[in-house]
Amino acid sequence: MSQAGFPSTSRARAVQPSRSRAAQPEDLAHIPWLPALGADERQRVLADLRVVQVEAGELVCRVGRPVTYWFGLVDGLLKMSNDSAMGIPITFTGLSPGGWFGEGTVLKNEVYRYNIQALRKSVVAGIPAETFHWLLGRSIGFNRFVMNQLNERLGQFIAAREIDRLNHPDARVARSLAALFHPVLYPGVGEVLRITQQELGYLVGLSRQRVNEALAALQADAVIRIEYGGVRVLDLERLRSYRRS
DNA sequence: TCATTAAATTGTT
DNA sequence: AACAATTTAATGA
Repeated sequence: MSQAGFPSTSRARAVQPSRSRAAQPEDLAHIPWLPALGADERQRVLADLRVVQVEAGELVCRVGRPVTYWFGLVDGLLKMSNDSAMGIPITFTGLSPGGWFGEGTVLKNEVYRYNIQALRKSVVAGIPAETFHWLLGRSIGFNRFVMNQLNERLGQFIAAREIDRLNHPDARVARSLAALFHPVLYPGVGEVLRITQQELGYLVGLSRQRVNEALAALQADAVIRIEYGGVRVLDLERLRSYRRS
């Protein structure tokens, strides 16, 4: 199964530079650790905070770049992957609004080991590594958030192992889709998850053909609807608990 | 705005 | 893996 490098995932076309804008009040409302800070701490954060609009397909941070920011997703959907140049081991994780990432690498002051790519048009915020460290040594509430974040990540990791153990391909595709949806806390069904079958194949570790087949089965069960460049979730509950029919 | 062309994605074998 | 069919995005009149 030669994976012939990593197929430039979805539409990684060169997009014009992201529009950086000042942080809006509604952005701040989506930063979960902000309320945990004291007034003076918050003041510094607001001064250092940067907010960026990224288009679908844009890379937020690239493997190997030195760490400068601790990032958080304000709105949209991001995909985290470790497709290096060799690109055999591939792990994917969906990132939800309110989720912050990169603390591991920021803590150790290493280079990024992951690519973060926007699956949809998204709003990403970030604070400089120095500010991150400053908060870490100062605010208990902030530490609590980071700890919670790490714990959550561990939970996702374990869930991923569990999905790995599922032998039925259809079920694996279904559960992985549900896992991508979960963090997003969708208000209702009928949402389109913009991800290609090729990407899904890498996500679950199956061939594109098999994914296509699995999706067809899921569609036949009226759990999802296949659309060009994505799938529409019709029944999230059944998707979560899908097993072979 | 519409038609044409290129590229991306899907459906099948 | 290869191929055809379909959909979308880009381009220029």
